[in-house]
Amino acid sequence: MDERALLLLGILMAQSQHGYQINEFIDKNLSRVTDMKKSTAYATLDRLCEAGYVEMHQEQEGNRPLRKVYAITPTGTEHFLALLRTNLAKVDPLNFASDIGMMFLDHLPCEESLSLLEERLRHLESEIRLYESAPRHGFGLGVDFAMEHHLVHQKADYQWLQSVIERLQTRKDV
Amino acid sequence: MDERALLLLGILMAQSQHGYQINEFIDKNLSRVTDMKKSTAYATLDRLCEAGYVEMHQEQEGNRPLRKVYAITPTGTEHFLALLRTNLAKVDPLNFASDIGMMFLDHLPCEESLSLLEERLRHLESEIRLYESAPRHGFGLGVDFAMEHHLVHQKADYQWLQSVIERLQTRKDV
DNA sequence: TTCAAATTAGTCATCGTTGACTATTTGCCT
DNA sequence: AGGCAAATAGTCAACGATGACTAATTTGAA
Repeated sequence: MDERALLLLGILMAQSQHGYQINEFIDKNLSRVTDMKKSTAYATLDRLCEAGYVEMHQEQEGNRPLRKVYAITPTGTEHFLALLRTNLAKVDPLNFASDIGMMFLDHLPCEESLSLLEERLRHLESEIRLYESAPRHGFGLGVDFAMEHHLVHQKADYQWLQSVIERLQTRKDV
Repeated sequence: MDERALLLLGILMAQSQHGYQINEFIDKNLSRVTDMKKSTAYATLDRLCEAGYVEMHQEQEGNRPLRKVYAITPTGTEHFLALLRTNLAKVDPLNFASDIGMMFLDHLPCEESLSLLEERLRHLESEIRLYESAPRHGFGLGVDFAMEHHLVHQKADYQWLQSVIERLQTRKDV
């Protein structure tokens, strides 16, 4: 949750923007870094306003609908830096939904488990290829680091899954 | 959310249990596999009851407080298997909170970023050691797979972070 | 025996997240 | 000129997750 705030404050550090603009930016450039949805962004911006970290005013351009323009305040800047420091020094908690399935492997016939895991392996492979072929548009060093990070984990996952499948196969043959 | 249900149904596949027992099991044996909290388990069990996947009845032993005993139904067993199949074939979505910090690295003086990342590296190292020295109690193959999985990712993360730090250091020297 | 701490068992208000929805404007094709 | 799709801008009800809380019972030590 703190990282949502960090992201929004960080975006506003570059320049004041209205909600739609912020969400568009996230959608088009950061969809591989965060899964935050539009409504979450608006809600989080509201909270940041209440906390005094962000200021909002309405604007109207031509006869387009009203826009809410958000700007970071001095207190907000301080808070941003505090969140950033914490974030950089913190190890992210790793939790894999798929581990829960692994625990119950033996409730399925061995061949079925294997074919399901092989399906997963194929999906993972195509995701990796997708990431590798993604344009290095380089919206700053950071996004590239994030991509790299993602890929490293995906590849580690791939190798691990492969070894699991191998071990299950030999166990089946025995 | 589906994995919460999968976990609870899977536990009930072994035997009917009361809420406290379930939560104790998760706490003592699966805290490294899931971060589900007590209240979430109770709430999820309620939902599983409403859906007809689980049946609940109250029991009283001696003059201890009432207990809610949960048992999986035939429909529940089917649902469990369906969730399991989906879970095994699915790639887990990877999202690192720390990537958001990486994007804003340049808002801090380079030395500070570096020392924060180094702190993270140390934390990660000690977490890895903790995992490596954890007892292989082996509550089934599954938990061991999950541990292994975790470790693989932690180590990949460690190496990546190390290389990031190195690159930032050379960049600083230039 | 008595008092504090731990264990047992679960509830609830609150908060964060999101899918689905509303409503207007602009661009484009025919 | 008419009409449909896409872009623009945001709202809201509903749901999932959880920290904090209640309350009784058992255990252990002084």
